[in-house]
Order: sequence, then structure tokens, then C-alpha cells
Amino acid sequence: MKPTDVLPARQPATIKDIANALGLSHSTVSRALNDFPHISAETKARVREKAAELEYVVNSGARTLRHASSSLIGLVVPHSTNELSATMTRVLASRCQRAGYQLVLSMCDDDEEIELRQVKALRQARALGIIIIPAPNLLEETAQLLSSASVVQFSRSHPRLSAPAVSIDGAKGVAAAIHHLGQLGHHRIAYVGLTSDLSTGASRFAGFRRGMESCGAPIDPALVRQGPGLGEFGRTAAAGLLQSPAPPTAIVFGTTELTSGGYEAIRRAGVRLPEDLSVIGFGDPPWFRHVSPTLSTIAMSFEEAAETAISLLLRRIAEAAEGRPPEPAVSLVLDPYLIVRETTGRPRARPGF
Amino acid sequence: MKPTDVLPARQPATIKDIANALGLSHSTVSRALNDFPHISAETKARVREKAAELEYVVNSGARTLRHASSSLIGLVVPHSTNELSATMTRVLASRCQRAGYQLVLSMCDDDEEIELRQVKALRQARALGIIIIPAPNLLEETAQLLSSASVVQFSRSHPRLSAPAVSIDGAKGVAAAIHHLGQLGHHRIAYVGLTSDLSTGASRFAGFRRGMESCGAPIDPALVRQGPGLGEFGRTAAAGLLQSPAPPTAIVFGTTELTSGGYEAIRRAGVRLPEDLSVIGFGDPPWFRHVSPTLSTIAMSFEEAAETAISLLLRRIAEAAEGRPPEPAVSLVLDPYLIVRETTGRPRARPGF
DNA sequence: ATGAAAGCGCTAACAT
DNA sequence: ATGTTAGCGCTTTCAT
Repeated sequence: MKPTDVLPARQPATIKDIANALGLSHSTVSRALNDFPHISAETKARVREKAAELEYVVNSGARTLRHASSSLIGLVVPHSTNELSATMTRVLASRCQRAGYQLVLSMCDDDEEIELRQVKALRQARALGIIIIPAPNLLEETAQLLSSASVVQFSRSHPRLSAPAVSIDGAKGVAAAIHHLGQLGHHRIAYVGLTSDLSTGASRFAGFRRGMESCGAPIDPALVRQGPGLGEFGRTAAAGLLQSPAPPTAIVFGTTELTSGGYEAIRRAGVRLPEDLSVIGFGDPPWFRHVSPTLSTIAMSFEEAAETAISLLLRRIAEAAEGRPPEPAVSLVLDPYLIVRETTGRPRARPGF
Repeated sequence: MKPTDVLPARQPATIKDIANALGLSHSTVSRALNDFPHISAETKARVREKAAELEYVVNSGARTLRHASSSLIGLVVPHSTNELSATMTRVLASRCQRAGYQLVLSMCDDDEEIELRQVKALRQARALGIIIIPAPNLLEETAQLLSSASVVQFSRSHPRLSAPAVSIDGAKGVAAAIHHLGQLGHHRIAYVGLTSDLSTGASRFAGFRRGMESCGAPIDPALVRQGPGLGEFGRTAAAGLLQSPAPPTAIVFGTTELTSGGYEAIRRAGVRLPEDLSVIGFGDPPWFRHVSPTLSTIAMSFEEAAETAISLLLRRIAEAAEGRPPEPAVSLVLDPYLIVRETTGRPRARPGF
């Protein structure tokens, strides 16, 4: 017994190893393993047995080299804490699993250098397709790398990218929220949202403006807080609004995370909802229904958006595989809807009104 | 102008294309691209320029074929909704990004056939390492596939796997929760947790038993509900407990999702916390602090657990890369801690007591 | 400083 | 039914 027999060989076995052990040619082994018709049942059996014995595992890299296409699908997102990213990750993982693809997940923290590295790695691995939530400052090189791939933009869309985009009409959602508040009699409405360098941030803020205009309510710049989509920012923004000399009678949030942080600050401040303050959140995680009073919110089906984007990507992948030219890049925009629960009500009549 | 000039060539450029265009040999191109010392600056410049022009992207599959190792790290989880999976995904994605690895995410829905397929695909792609939350019925073939790889088990551990495991001492956490309730004077304590075929489910239930024993409280089988870790099960289990002829004075939940569903049912039932019922959740997502009353809970640092598992994996990958034999598989168990907030209190004195 | 040639593991023509 | 050969794109000796 040679020393190397003690442990399974460090190097994985190849079809040549099987061929040598059996006195066959490696192509016969390949055919047997892939269940080709004209191989005798006996040979197939022997090959399979030996393969199992040697713990043979086919090298998909070598296979890819021959076929010039992998089975990888890339997902490039800013954070994964974000409800939209999380939903997309879950839905895409599930679809990939069913379709026999493998999901490569890249988180970029909205850093365009990291984004470039990740996209490059995906292209190097000859990923079949890529779904991306593009960073606001997406680099020219990244755009170029993506230009020749099957790509779908999700949630955000970037001017440098020509790929189709699936997003949610944040403007419509926020405008509907403002409208609802206006109907209830609110004038001093605050908005806590993303910065406008993100396409989502810009759109949702535009919805705020539009909503305010249609209500005939003036926008007080002191009641607009834009920042990163983190709970922490929501917390400080909401706390600041409540402590200001002329606080708002209502606050609308621009993301689920901002709602989460903001809600915590509001709770800590001991403000009563909706008597002292009306609140409208964004998104609709289960806990919006757990809190009391339950949160009114700008809701939307993240799942539907994710499914739509994935279907679009799969179609483009199929087109590319068949050498067909890609259809012109359409952009799909899904509508959110307002869910009125318990955190919205009439503003208190205040002295002077 | 030939027709093929209209669009960028369908087939990606190779170093040979660059070599031909420049009248060089492909090995020179390879060296130039990889910045080898003995290549003239001029050649390097020309090569790089032409590469950019042809939109050349190195084929990492071919590279892998030479080097026999990829830069892929696999993560195999049951669902991604689960807080533990989500945290691991986030932390691992971040670590991979920093270390230059790529994360391949596989969701299996606790289906052992799917799990096998995913693990096989990972081995076929010559993934450097794998972190897995093993399914309860993990197949023998899967175990064998994993036996020769760098693997770390996370959260759960499966007897068929010899890989090191990083988990959380659920038994200790649940026992501490029961102990706390016992101190407050509770006897009729209910447990809503995972089925015992999962190692986590078994461990947490064992903690329930142990806690009850140490309190001298009898276990009423009608107050124990075990099922899948879904919000839906938490909802029905909690509702059932509240409607039973002899309802509990306290409920302890065994996962975050069960807590979520259960909390909703409790809220709907109009039960007052903690006057009518004490509740202890599991995990500690932000919303546990948003609800009123705020949720007491069995908390733990999922992040720390994830970091620990990843460090362990990276060490094993390094060992394997250097041909060192792997250190004996240690299992690390992290301790949870009880956070007492507002949903726990003394049981109401009842008639007959 | 550059070229020629071999080979990584696999599949697929093209022989027998 | 099986063997021989070539080649996918790349890196890496070994020459020159």
C-alpha cells in the first residue's frame, strides 16, 4: 500500500484516471458518463463504478471551456439588508435552483469600484446573465462591461446602462400618500427619503413635490430630510423633525429601513399616533402589522417586481443563446398602492387654526 | 465593412485574437496582460490598448483549468427568509467581496434532493469551500461529496457530516427563558418551536424540558407545538394555544419567524401583555423593539456566529491550499442571552391559586 | 524580450 | 462499441 493510498488523492480524479484504471480511452469514459447510446451497458456500469470509487466529479470549468457558456447568473446589489435586495435574492435563488443555474451574489455597498470588480468577475466567469441594482456613480468601464452582456436593471436605473429596467413607480406611491394626508387635512408634511443621486430617491422625492403641489400645500425645506437608506438616518431624521420648533403633523418615509429607524425614534419620543402625528411607511414587511397602531404604508409587490425582472433576463439569455438580436430594451414600471391602517388620521386642531 | 463589424463579435475575444491583430504570439500577450517583468513597456501598452479595443475579458474558467482551483465559495441554506440565513448571506457576501472570492448562493427549501444537486454543482465548479446549513435528511451521497471538500456546518449539524460546526446553544437560551418565567411564578408555560428532526429544533426543545425540570414545573404536552419554522405555523400554534380550554400563562418561541407569526395571532386575539400572557421571542430583529410592549427575547449575535464560521472556513481553505492536513474538526457553540423587556411579567393570580 | 509547444479536463469529430 | 485526435483559452516551461 503506497502512502498516497491512505487518504483520498489531493487532486480530484479525472476521466483519464478512470480510463487508465479500466484500460479504456478517456473519450469512452466521457461517453459512458454522459450516457451515450452506443456504449455497452457493461462498460457503462464499470465506468460508473470506478468513477464512484475514485470519487470522480466532473469539472464544470473544463466543460464550460468547450461550450463557451457557464450556468452562472449574477446578482449585483448594494446591500442585502434592503428589503428589495433581499426579496430579489430570495426569488432569484429559487428560480435559479429550479432552472439549473447557479446564483452568484455580489454586494457592493454602493461603492462603484467594488461594483466594477464584481461585474468584471462575473464577465470573466462568462456568467449567462446579470441582474443589477446599479450604484449611483456606476463607472464607464462597468457600463462597457455590461453593454455586451445579458443584463436587466432592477429597482434603480442608470443613464450609462442601456439594459432594460424593472422598477417601481415610487413617485406615484409617495404622491398617493401625500394626497391621502392632504385629504385628511394635513399641510405640514415631512418627507424622510433617499438622496436624489439615486434614481429611486429622485423619483420618490419628485412624487413628494407633485403630491404637495396637488394639495396646494407649500414645501417647507426644513421638513425634507434626504440621506442614506439606513435605519440610523431614519432615526436621526425623525428625531430632528420632532424636536424642531415647528414640527410636522405627518411624516412620509421613503424606504422600509428609514421607516424602521424613524418609527423607533417616534416611539421613543412618546408621540401618540395618529393623534399627534400621522405616519406613512414604505414597503410592507410583516412587522408593520405587528406594531400598534399598525402602520399605514406605501406598499408594493417586491416579489412581482423581482419575478418580472427575472423573466425579462431569462428571455434575454435565451435570445443571446440562439443568436437572436435582443429585443429593444423596454423599461417596466410597477405601481405601488397605498395601504391605510392606523397611523394616519386627521391632524389635531391647533391653536390659531 | 463586413456585416460582422456592425455589432461587437458574438464570441468574446481571446488572447489569440489580440496576438493575431498585433503580430505577436499569444504567450506574449498573456505575459503582457499579466504584467510580467521581461516584457517591453511598449508591447504592454499596445497589448492593453488592443485588448480594450476588442473588449477582451479573460476567461476565468480557462484559468481555473490550469490552476485547478476557482475563487468560488458556496453557501447552501434552507430558506433565505430565515434570519440566520439572511445574516450569514450578508456577512459572507461582504467577506467574499473583500477577499476576492465569489459567493454562490444555493437555496434548498430543506429538500435533500435539491441539496444534493446544489452541492454537486458546487463541487463540479471546484468551489474552494462551502458553508452549509444541512437539511435534516441530508443524503449519503451529499455527505460523501462534502467529505473531501473544505466545509463548515452552520447553525445545524448533521451526523453524516464530519465537518466542523458553528452553532448556537439553543438549549441554553430556551432554558434561560424558562428559568426566568419560572422565577416570575409561571407554571403553565407553552413552547412553540421547530420539529425535533432539525438539530436546532431538538436542542431548543431539550432546553425547554431542562428549564421546566429545573423549575419543577410539569410539561403539559398540549402546550408544546412543534412544526416548520414559518410565520404561518407560529400564527396557528399561538392561536390554538390561546383558544385551548386551559391556556398557558406564558409562551416561548423557538425562532424569529415563529415569534413573528405568533405575535400577530396574540395581538389579534386581543390578549394583553404581559398582564394576561408573558411572551419570550427568539432572535432580535429591530422590530422587537418597535412593538409595544417591546418583546423580551432569547437573543444572540448571528453576526458573530457567521463571522466565526467564515473564519473557520477560510482557515480550512488555506490549509487545503497549502496541502496541510486539516485540523481536527472542532465544533463551536455560541451562547445566547436573555433580554428582558416588556412582554414578561408575573402571571395573574387566578381563582383557585 | 519574445516565440514555440505542451497541457489543464473535457467534448466531439472522425476514424475504425 | 471503442479509440484517436483536435481544440476550447489560458498559463507555463523551455527555447532563442
